Amino acid sequence: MADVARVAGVSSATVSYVLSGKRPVAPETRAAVEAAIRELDFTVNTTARSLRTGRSSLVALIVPDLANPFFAQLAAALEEGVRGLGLHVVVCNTGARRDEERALLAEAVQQRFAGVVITPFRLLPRDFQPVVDAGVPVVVSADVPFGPVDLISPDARAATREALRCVTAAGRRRIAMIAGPRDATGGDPRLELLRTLALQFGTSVPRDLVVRGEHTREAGAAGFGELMQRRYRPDAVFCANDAVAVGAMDKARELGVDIPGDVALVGHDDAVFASLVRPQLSTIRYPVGDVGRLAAQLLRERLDGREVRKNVLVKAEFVQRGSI
Amino acid sequence: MADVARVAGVSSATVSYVLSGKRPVAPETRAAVEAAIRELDFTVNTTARSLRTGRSSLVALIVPDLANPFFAQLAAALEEGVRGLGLHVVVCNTGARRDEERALLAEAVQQRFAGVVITPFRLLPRDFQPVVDAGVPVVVSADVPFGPVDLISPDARAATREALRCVTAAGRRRIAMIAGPRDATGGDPRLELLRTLALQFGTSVPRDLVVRGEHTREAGAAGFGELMQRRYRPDAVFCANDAVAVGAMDKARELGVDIPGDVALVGHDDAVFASLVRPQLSTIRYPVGDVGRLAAQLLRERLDGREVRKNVLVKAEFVQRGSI
DNA sequence: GTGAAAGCGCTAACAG
DNA sequence: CTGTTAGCGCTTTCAC
Repeated sequence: MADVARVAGVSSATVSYVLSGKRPVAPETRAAVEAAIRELDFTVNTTARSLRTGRSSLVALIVPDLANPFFAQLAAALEEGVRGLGLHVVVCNTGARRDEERALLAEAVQQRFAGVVITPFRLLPRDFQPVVDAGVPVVVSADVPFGPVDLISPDARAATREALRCVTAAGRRRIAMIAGPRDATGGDPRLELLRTLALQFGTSVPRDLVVRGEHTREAGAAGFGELMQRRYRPDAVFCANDAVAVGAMDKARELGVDIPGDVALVGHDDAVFASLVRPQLSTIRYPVGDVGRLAAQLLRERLDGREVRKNVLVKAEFVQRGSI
Repeated sequence: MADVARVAGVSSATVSYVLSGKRPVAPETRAAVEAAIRELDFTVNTTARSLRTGRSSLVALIVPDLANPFFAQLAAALEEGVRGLGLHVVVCNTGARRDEERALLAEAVQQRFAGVVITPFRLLPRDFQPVVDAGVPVVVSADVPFGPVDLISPDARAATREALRCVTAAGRRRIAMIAGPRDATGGDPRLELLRTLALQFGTSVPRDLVVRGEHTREAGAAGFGELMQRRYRPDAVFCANDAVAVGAMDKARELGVDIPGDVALVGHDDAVFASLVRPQLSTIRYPVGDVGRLAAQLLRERLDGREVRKNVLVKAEFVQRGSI
């Protein structure tokens, strides 16, 4: 920047102001600076900028499992969304462990990240307080309102209702769910929503048809196995996410349970593989591309100083395929 | 750090040396500093460190398509591998475009990244020279040696041979390949290898049974469609990667071509979905977890100043499933 | 409309 | 074995 200033015959302060636009610069001065910048192929040193401003140009994406295609898509969308803002996405895997989640959040504060986008899995609302107090913008992608942060959550009511309509229209009444762990962040809104809506269709999700596990394929297989040992087997199984549903399919095949003949299966998310398995997986799609873009936008608003806290709903959609 | 120094009753230089271990510190001094660090809950400001040392703590992961589960797994493995080194992974998507690849590489230099891990798609060897000259360690994950950088590549010879053995043992002789684009980095070693080995099995991959496209599901579908219009249809199709193979399956189903009855299908990579599709996809597995870990290790060696350039081979493995 | 200069927090000479 | 200090490249007051 000093070099640019010299070539342009101005002070480095002026170069800085040309770059930031934070105070008016005479047209000819600006032109000279821009020419010098091009001539020297100059780019600002973001490290120095960060040190000076106390704000890095990094956005942390904190997720339970980056290898899950759903989160991979989120990462891709977020990266695309923040690229134009001169920010970079740092990926952080928590393995769904609260201590990791907390450690990563703390690090985001210590390193003065420009923002955090997180899908919490075992965090408690109070874990966010330090981050918010430190002035680091946080966007949470989760099912339910959650601490003093911007939130992006799915409006899955209509989609879940539609799923139930299809399931019950086929005469199924014994609705089960392979839900997330009991200590997951925000309880289990997907289960609660399902239960609430089931009543509207004259059925229910009885306690002994709810099994729990991590959001993984293995846990899905285990959960499905459990359900098949129930005295009265379910004829429809909703799953916490698509990875779980795929695990359930694995187990169904192993046990000789026909899907959808014996049991209808519904996932959540619409991860890429939902349309690849056979039968194809019916699922409640959470438009992850939109989430990534929205997160980038919310971050930008915060960084621009607009402090309005937002809860943004994105419409989930029931995608009916062969598993139902 | 000044605070820590004050509490510990030493200079900030000493605190720095305790942290870095770059010069001996008396045990009692060290103890005092460590106590002060704990008391104040101090962590170093990596931004300041980076500015001073001229090296950021960021590793860029540059890939064609982060939403591809294969690269997502790579990201997860790399992140895990570098976390212990105090580094962060910044993900960068190129969309397989050379200009993006070059821009991202240039940025890694300008921002003085600690390292770059890249799967080039359309880069030329000379594109790396500036990065190497700038002293930024580069690890390339690709099929063939490639410029003055550390390389991790699959040894796919045995696996490909085994795949061909299975295919030809079933009496198939009309071998086709849906390959990558002609202008892809490094040509098309997977195709070349297949051709070479095919001769050993008394067959070949004739020119008119090679079609080309991007490494995407859509391109796979298009490629398979093309092949099915050939005067003499292939009875076995190798694909540049698993996404392409899945696209081929899509098209096969659409056209009523039975897999593996009419056509055997073999992918590359063993991305998560290979075992999900039906029939399951036979594929030449490239152990991506190992690649991520190895990349982290090579980076560490470079950062420790060990300058030996390395070409590391990781063994690919033929995974036989239902598509063959 | 522009410039001079302080200082962000750290590391690494250099000096003792 | 430890301390003093310059300075990394930038932003931003303060002064003109």
